[in-house]
Order: sequence, then structure tokens, then C-alpha cells
Amino acid sequence: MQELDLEIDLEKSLGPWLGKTIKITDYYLHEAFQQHGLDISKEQMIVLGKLNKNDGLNQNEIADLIWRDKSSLARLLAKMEKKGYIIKRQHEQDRRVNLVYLTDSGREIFRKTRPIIQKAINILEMDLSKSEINRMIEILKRIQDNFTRELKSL
Amino acid sequence: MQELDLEIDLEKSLGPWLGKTIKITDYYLHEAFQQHGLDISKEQMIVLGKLNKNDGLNQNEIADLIWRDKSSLARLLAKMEKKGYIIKRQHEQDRRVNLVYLTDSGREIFRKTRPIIQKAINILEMDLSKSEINRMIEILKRIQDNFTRELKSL
DNA sequence: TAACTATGGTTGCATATGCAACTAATAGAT
DNA sequence: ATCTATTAGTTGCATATGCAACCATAGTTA
Repeated sequence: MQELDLEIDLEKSLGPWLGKTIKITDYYLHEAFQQHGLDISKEQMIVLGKLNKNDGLNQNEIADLIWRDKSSLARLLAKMEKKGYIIKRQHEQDRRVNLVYLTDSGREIFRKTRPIIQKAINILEMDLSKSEINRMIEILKRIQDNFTRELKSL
Repeated sequence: MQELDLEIDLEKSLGPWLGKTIKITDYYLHEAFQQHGLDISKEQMIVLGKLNKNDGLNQNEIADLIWRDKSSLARLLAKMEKKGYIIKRQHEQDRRVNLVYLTDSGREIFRKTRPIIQKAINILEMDLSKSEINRMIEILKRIQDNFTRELKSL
């Protein structure tokens, strides 16, 4: 929800500002990765991060962690596998399941994204105090809860 | 920037929360439009809103207003024209330019999205005071400025 | 054991998006 | 007046995303 324009004064609503903020942070990461010669998208980096923390997850688990549809995740993984960042291994007991592992190359590129990510976080929270950050997060969580509730009664 | 996972405790950073909030609000709008039988996407609705406020903009102007690439906007317009929500007319003096106008049908569907959008705004700002909203907007603007500045020095 | 159900993953179809290369047309400069 | 540069818009190629239908496998139930 960004840019809902009505007579209702939209610029005073939160929606468009949230959208634009995300857009700029995404663009920043994209540019930074590119300028460091890292052949990776933000989304792929997020997947690498999950695997780096917890290797050998299956596809559905990863999809849940990153709030994406399993089909979207499957396509991300296909690209990442082609680039050699991850490998999929069939689960020994349950042959439906693919367990996903980082390769050395995947681990390496994730390592290289670290300082870039850290810098993005620093910029994002540049002039916010710890308590302001926590307050913002609280508010965002509440907004999410409100929408979730309203969705159920839709 | 949502979900950057590192040893650096990510869940305490603002990024993922912003991303997830947008995701849920987008999903809410999508569901609400669908349930009201409105054959329109959020992005198309945003374009209709701009035209509703200011009919006869050209494509680049619209693209700027909604922070999208002109190619993306061109494709949005193509779909909207096919559905009969807008029409494009060549500028009389400058034949490179397309001026874009709402059709009656486009105006009508935008009218129908109004209460849905208003409700989404209400949910979004449900338990925030006016001053909190303004504070949040201020913070988001500052974050955007910070990223813009860093992008230049990248 | 056979039949039904639930689960993990893939694929078709659709949306939106950006960059870069391209065309057409206007504006500017020599 | 002609050549050049700029501008508006389109298109190819690529990314990411979700839903629904589907396949294969596993689990459950009759």
C-alpha cells in the first residue's frame, strides 16, 4: 500500500511513506551489491542468511521463514542452485522433501554481503535511538496484527 | 530490505518489520478488492487515483508520481486500457507525448475502491495518535533522505 | 491391504518491476 | 538547414511473486 490518492489527504497517511521507504532501501541494497560485484539479489541474500543460520532446512520451512509462497521460493532456489550457491538433497526417509544446503561458494558470497547489510541497517537506524526503534517495531507489529484480524473477518 | 539474517540480531532491526507490514497491507487490499468484485490491482488503483486527481497527465508524469520506471508504467497502462479504465490520446502539439485520461468506467471503479482504501488507512492507523503518525512519517522521510545521500556517495 | 487424505515440491499462468537498447519526434546548435 | 542531443514511449530480457492445478510420496483410515 503505497500511494493511495484520494481527496482524503493521502500524503498525511502512513501507507505511501512505508512503501517509499522500502523501495529506497531495496534500491540501496541492489546498488551496493552490484558495486561490490556480488551477483546476488536481496531475496537470494535473505535465503542465504536463513541457511547460514540453519543449514539443511527444507523448502517449505524456508518459504515460511521468508514469508513467500513455496512456488516463489522454488524458483529462487533454482536460480541459486544454478549459480552454485546452494544444493538440494533429497531427504533419505521422506523422498518428497528436499533439504537445502549452502555450498562453500554460497557461504562465501553471504559473508561478503555482511558488511553491506550492516551498513544498510546503520543507515536505516542512523538517527533513531534504541527506544525509538523498539517503539517503531512495536507499532509495526500492532499494525500487522490489526490487518491479520481484519483479514479474518473479511 | 526485509529479513536480513545474520548473527547480528536481525529481528531487532527495523528492516524486516517494515517489509512485512507492507506485505500484509498489500495482501489486505488485494483480498478486499477481490471480495468486492473489483477487477483491479493495487498499482492500477494508484494510477487511477492520480488521474482522478489530475486527469490528462502524460506517462512520464504519472511514472514520477508513483515512483515507477516509465516502462513499468507503460505496461500498467496497457492493461488498464485493455480493461477500458483509461484512454491514451496523442498530444496535439508534441506527437511524442501520450496524455492519459480516465474513462467513465475507470472513474467508477476508482469510486468503488474509495471506501476500501479508507478502511485500510483506518486499520493502518487504528491505534496511533495523530502526533504518532506524524512522528512516524518524519522518521520515514529522514530514513529516505539518509539512503538517498548514501546512494550518491556509493 | 486398499482407498482416501495430507504434504512437499513443480509448473502454468498472471501480476508488477527495472535496466538497457531502441524508435520517433522535438529542440538546439552550428 | 543540417546535424546533434534530448525526450517520450515501447520492447526485450531479467527479477520476484502468488494462486491453482498437478504429481509423487507418505500417512491414515476403513
